[in-house]
Amino acid sequence: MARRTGSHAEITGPRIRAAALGLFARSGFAAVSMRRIAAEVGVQAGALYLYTPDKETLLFELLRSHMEERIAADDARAEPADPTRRLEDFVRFHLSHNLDHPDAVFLSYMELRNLGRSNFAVIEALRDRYENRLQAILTDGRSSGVFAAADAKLATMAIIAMLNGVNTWFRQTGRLSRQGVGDIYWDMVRKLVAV
Amino acid sequence: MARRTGSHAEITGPRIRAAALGLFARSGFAAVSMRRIAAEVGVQAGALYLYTPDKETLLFELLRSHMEERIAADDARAEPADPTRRLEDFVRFHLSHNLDHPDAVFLSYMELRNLGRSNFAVIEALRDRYENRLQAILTDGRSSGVFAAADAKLATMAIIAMLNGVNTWFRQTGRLSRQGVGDIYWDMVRKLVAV
DNA sequence: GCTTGTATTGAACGGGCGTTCATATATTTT
DNA sequence: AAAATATATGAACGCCCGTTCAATACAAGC
Repeated sequence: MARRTGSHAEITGPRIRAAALGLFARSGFAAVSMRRIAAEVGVQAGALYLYTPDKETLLFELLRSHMEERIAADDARAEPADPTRRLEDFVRFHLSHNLDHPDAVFLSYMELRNLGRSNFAVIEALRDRYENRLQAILTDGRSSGVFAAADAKLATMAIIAMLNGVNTWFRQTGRLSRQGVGDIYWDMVRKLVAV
Repeated sequence: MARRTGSHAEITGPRIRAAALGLFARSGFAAVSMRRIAAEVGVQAGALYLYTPDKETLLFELLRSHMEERIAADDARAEPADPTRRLEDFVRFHLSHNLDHPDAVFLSYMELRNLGRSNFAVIEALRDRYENRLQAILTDGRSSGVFAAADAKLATMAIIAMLNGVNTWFRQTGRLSRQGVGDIYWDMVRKLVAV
């Protein structure tokens, strides 16, 4: 056997990335073999190398595309002028995007150490670019006296960390809806930055 | 060669655990081999099995002892009656303990998935026991009207996540001292639960 | 100083790893 | 229909894995 009927790069490529994303998130990058990913796709291990030069790049591309899609989605939002409303929108967007991409979010925080120096720097820069948007909201709001003067950098870190924590416990079937979680977290964030 | 001069279980045992803790935190459980740990200690791989039945148990014991030490340290604190003061003490204790044990904290959140069902359950129970102490502080404070009625469970998760986030960026050499970080985070937590 | 028990070696086991490549089949282009 | 190209196989490469165990060197107790 060699090429199989119906085989297409546009189909196999995404399936490989989807399988890798799920397996990396479930078992960890180092614990997942290329053969395991290939098996999930229904292909031999060698075929993966038509789609990635190596295993690390496969992880890197998952993280990079996730961060770029997130930034693009954030760009696509209309930003209100009111600082409080701007912050609320960011909080709800971040929570919503996190819950829509739990595996990628998980990988973004757990598997960065498996990247080489330069790949790591790329992801870190994208993450900083994204998180700086929250920091800008906080510093702007402080300038106009709407938010309190707590250290903006630390407030950014604190808010991101507390929002990201939701992914560790939220279950669609639980007692709280997404909307309900968003409401409660927005209330906490609002108070955290209040004057 | 076999037994080496000066070799003692009381020395080798702790050195193995220390080496494993550092390596697991730096590279991840799955990426660290028993041979690598042994090399760090200056011993052959086989010798590790005098101290642990297997690799997973080595990780498990690191996590278990960390959580038990944390709970013991928390028990040793004198708890004030005033709810606000009680919360402040917890926040400062948690931050301080986290910064004293960065590797163990890191492992506790990153490598739980490498434990089997029953080992996982043990660690999870210890973590719940600890986190429930914060939740009790919040519910008690709410009963006495000192804290606002935000969902106590979610507030607990939010506070723990935001405090744990500090370990990802805090450096002893940075612009902020531990005390300074503690002050700022306590201020944010205080406001987050305020009426 | 001899015996007993402890701590360790070093080799071996079976198996899985990431990656490469000659080969082969399926599809697309001519 | 033939040629060119895209997509895959499957075997092989050298290497590292967790774990076991007989053999052995040291330490402690008598």
